[in-house]
Amino acid sequence: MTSTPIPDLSREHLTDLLRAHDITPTHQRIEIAQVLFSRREHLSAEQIMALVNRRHSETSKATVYNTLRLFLKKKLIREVIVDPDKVFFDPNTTPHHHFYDTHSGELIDIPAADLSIHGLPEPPRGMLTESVDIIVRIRPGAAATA
Amino acid sequence: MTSTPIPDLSREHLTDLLRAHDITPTHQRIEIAQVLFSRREHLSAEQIMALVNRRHSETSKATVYNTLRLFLKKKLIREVIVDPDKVFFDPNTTPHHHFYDTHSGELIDIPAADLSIHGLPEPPRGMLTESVDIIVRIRPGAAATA
DNA sequence: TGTCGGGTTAGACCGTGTATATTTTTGTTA
DNA sequence: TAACAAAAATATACACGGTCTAACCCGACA
Repeated sequence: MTSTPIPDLSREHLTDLLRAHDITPTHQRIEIAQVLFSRREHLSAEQIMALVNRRHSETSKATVYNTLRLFLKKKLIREVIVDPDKVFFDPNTTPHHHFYDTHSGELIDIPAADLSIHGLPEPPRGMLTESVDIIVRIRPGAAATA
Repeated sequence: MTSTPIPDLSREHLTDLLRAHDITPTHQRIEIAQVLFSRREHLSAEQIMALVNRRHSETSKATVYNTLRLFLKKKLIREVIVDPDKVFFDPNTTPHHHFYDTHSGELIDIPAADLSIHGLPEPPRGMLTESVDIIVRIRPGAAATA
């Protein structure tokens, strides 16, 4: 279970984490991993870039994108596509879904544990299911709470 | 022309359809509606533009985008966001979900009729649910059972 | 020390979509 | 039918997220 608010974010731990996923742990990759796993939020690439560069090193746009795609491929993070204008990256790889506030752009996790879908058809012949994502779009609206 | 069974795609019918949705039926809008509702597929904006201009009139990019957003606002069509690089427009506004073939980019409808979700939490206080979308990402893979 | 190769980099580039200012069409009134 | 105002369509320039390329850096290792 990795549900503790702040797991071990030491460089050693992150290095091990990257190695465990077959990722050569370079300085920049560790920085990016630190940003992703310390704030356990849904961050866009531009936010990640800003946070990484706020620290000390200068990390280029290309490296941020390369690294994020590498992390994706190695299943260290997930991609959440809810807005055509930007992709969110999600350090939570446990099965879950999302509320998406279309007004503020905020994403909120919905754990998949207590959730079930009935009647979903099989994928067409010869196809494998990669993922099942539920996106509940919400917006501020009439409700009793002020 | 397609030989598939087509609903009434006469200009008069489309004109009525637009009027019924409070949309002033201009020439370009009718052209775009015709493209959307004759091919009952999921089309991207660029595909729609190409198909509209293949006919006879020259319709600008801006008009295509304006019209699609107008149709969206008037609930004549739906938007399907599965790929950050392009948005698909779906002339099917009945409740349904999608298979998305990440390899070919093809979308396949999943009717919502026989489908149910259990355990979905309520949206946060003060929030209204706009939509609930299920996206099943699939890809060609090891031959399946059935 | 030299070289080899993965990683990083800046900057040019691409494609989807948007803003704006102007022209055209549409509907209305007479 | 003509004139007019309002709505819509247009071309063009622009913005932005993301990608590509070609050079560079730097550690590993002989």
